[in-house]
Order: sequence, then C-alpha cells, then structure tokens
Amino acid sequence: MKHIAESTVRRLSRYLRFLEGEEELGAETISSDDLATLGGTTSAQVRKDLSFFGSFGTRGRGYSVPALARRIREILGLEREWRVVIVGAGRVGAALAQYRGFRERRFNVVAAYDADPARIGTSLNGIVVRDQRTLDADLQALNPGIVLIAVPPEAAQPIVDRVARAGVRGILNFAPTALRVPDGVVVRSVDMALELEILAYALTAAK
Amino acid sequence: MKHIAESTVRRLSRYLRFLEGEEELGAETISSDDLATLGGTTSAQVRKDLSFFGSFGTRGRGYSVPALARRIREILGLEREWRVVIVGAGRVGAALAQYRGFRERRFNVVAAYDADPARIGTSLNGIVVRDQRTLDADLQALNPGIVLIAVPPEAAQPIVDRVARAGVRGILNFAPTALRVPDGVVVRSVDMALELEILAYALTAAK
DNA sequence: CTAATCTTGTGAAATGATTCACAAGCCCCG
DNA sequence: CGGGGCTTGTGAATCATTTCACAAGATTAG
Repeated sequence: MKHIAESTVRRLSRYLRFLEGEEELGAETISSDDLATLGGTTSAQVRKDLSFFGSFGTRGRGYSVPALARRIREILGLEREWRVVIVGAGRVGAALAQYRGFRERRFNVVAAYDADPARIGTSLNGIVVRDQRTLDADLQALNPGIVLIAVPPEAAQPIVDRVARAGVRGILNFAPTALRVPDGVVVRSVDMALELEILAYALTAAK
Repeated sequence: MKHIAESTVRRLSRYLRFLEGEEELGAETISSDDLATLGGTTSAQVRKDLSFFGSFGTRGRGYSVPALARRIREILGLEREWRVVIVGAGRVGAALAQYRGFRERRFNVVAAYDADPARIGTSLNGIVVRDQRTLDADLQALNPGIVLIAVPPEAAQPIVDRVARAGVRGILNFAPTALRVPDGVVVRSVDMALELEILAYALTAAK
C-alpha cells in the first residue's frame, strides 16, 4: 500500500474517538462535515483521509457510525489486543502502568521493570515490578508487541538495544533522548519538555 | 515575522539539546552536518531551519556552539523562567509536578490543584496540592505563563474555560480530548494513547 | 600570496499535504 | 417515478516543506 502520512493516521485516530462517542449516543450515520467539526478540520480533509483506505460512505447520507468505527479500528490495527511492557517504574512509568486510557484502547500492560531494588517487588495496580536483569529472558515469554521506555535518558539506549534484540518491533519512548534502532523497529518519542518548549515558542513569537 | 512551521520549531528544540551536550563536552564549533547527524536529519535542513531566524554561522567553520545555543534559547523563548501551574494531581499530574526535565529547562511548577479532598493538602515534592475551587482567584497572583491540564477528559474543558478566562495564554493538555479555546490562547495536546495507536498502525501496516 | 578545502546561506526544484470544486450517486418527498 | 437536495469521492490546484545545488565567504597549508 501507498505510504500514508502520519498526520492522516493521527486524524483517523481522532475520528475514531468521536465515532465511539457518537456510537454511545446512538447515532447511526455521520457526515464528513460533522466529523470535521468535531475534529477541528475540514470535511474535504476527512473524506481525503478516508479515501486512502477505500470508500465507506453513502452519497447523500454520510457514513454508518458503527461500520466506520469498525473499519478505522481495523485500519489502525486496534481490533487485536496489544501486549505492552513498561521499562522504568519511576513516576512516569508508574503513571503509564496505571493509565486508564491504555486499557480502554486494549493496550494491556503485562509487566513492568526497574533497576532500583527499592522498587522491585512493589505493585502498580496489580502489576508487580520485576528486576530489569530478567528483562531479556522474560521478553521471550511475554512477547509484547510494544515496549514503553520510561527510564532516565542515559539509560534509554541500552534498554532499547536489548529490547530490539529480543525481537520487539514497536517502542514508545518517554525519555528525552534520541534513539537508534535497527531497521524494522519503529520508535516514537513523547518528549514532554519539548512540547512545553514548542508552546513557549508559540507564546513568545506571537507578538 | 513570517510564520514558522511547527516541524522547524521542534527540530530547533532538538538541536538545542545536542548543542548543550556538545557544550558540556567543551566543543567550540559544530557544523550543520554534525548537528544533522545527531538529530537524524540533513545538513540542508539544519541550515534552512536556522536561516529563518538569521545567519549565525561562519562559512568554512560552522557554528559557535555556545553562541548558537544561546540564540536558539532566545528564539524559543527559553531565556526567561516560565511559571507553570498543574491542574489535576492524579498519577499523571503528580508525575508532571515532579518531572526533572521541566526544572532543567526552567519550567517551574509553582502550584498544583485537584478537586479530590483526599489529595488536597498532600505534597508533591514540596508543592502542596490546593483546592481546585480556589484556582480562579489564585491564578491572578500566581500569574503562570502556562497551565498543564491533567484531569479526566470530561473535566478538561471547564478547567480550560476557567484558566483562559483568568488570562492564561498557554495550555498543555494531557487529557485525551479536544479542547476549544478563545483566540489568542495556544493549546497543545499530548495524548499518550493516541501515540500508541499511531505506533500500532505503523506495526500493522508495515507488512 | 595563492590554491585547495570547508562549510554556510539561499534561490530553485522537487516532493508532500491540504484545499477546492464538481460530477456522480443516493435519499426523500410528492 | 421524477426532481430537488444532500453528501461522497476524487482529480486538479494551491500551499507548505524538504531537498538540491552552488556561489560566496572563510580557513588552512604551502
């Protein structure tokens, strides 16, 4: 398939949120214009985004809410459950381990790791923090689709190397550092300080 | 000034990280090519990014590390201190309140708020959680440049309305919901589940 | 001082993303 | 069953971003 822009995927994911909201309210159909209003974009953009994957609407009516929701879930790969392992059980790791938004989307945190003896053995919402030294061996059995990195920046790269070597292909990194990975492994980074800096720029420049 | 793309600002912020690293190592100059390698982009991109703001390099030599770092800090608005207020002292809010990366970049968390009586009065790393009902009055005195939203999604919009009414112009939202704000107020959202979904798509589509 | 070597800064070209605009299809009403 | 009113799907046009390519300035070696 043709390459799809990240901006498109990001919007699809947002459309899905709104569709699920509408679904609960019992809406049967929705127009590209309604979706656009909810998502802060334009109806042409909505239709273009969807058109990359086929045509699911009915002219004159709009889209079937449940059918479109199902189709977007399928496109995004959200019909399956995702097993997620968290490395780093500090405050950020702990918050992630217990984050409600993940469970709701069927991202299941199956284990958490830390290197600090004081944290090993403690429980995060039913998940017992394990010793990071057992990570490599455990990954075989746990077989997670995605690993979340929530360790200090200087510890991140070695963890990523180990995780990639164990065959994990998806990494979501919360450490504020650039990461190198082998081909075939996908990393995304969430850098909270960087987001604040972009905001600072917007506030500073808007004069 | 001409409008600058967000992608450019994001890269500037990353360049700054590398520059600070190089600065500590005692490097005096750096070429666009070195910066590109560190940041995973191209030298032409680096030079183009910088060129929007002036020309700081020396042909044949490269850029002075400390001078460029200073200039980027100035561009991004990081020379000043930013006062930050956090609303929502659950696990995410608590993690943010104590996040080391913010302090390092001179984003100072000056207060945290919550609506839950069980949390009010507890201390997060020296910051005592206050009652959300006093938020509006307190904002006058605190006068934060930025407010972080870390409340449940359904509570976010009312908080944003209150915060915007109090004159705050920058909001960083961690609640997984779209927010409306008046003109002149800048919102950015960090949606952790959405990042996981984009990752899920990348893993699903790459076949 | 000259020549060879670097590396910047920047128009121009190429590529990518969004918006426009409209034909085509579907629904509903009479 | 025909006409009016919606709304999709999609090429074409526009707008934005990245990459290319090279002249010009600076440094270094001889």
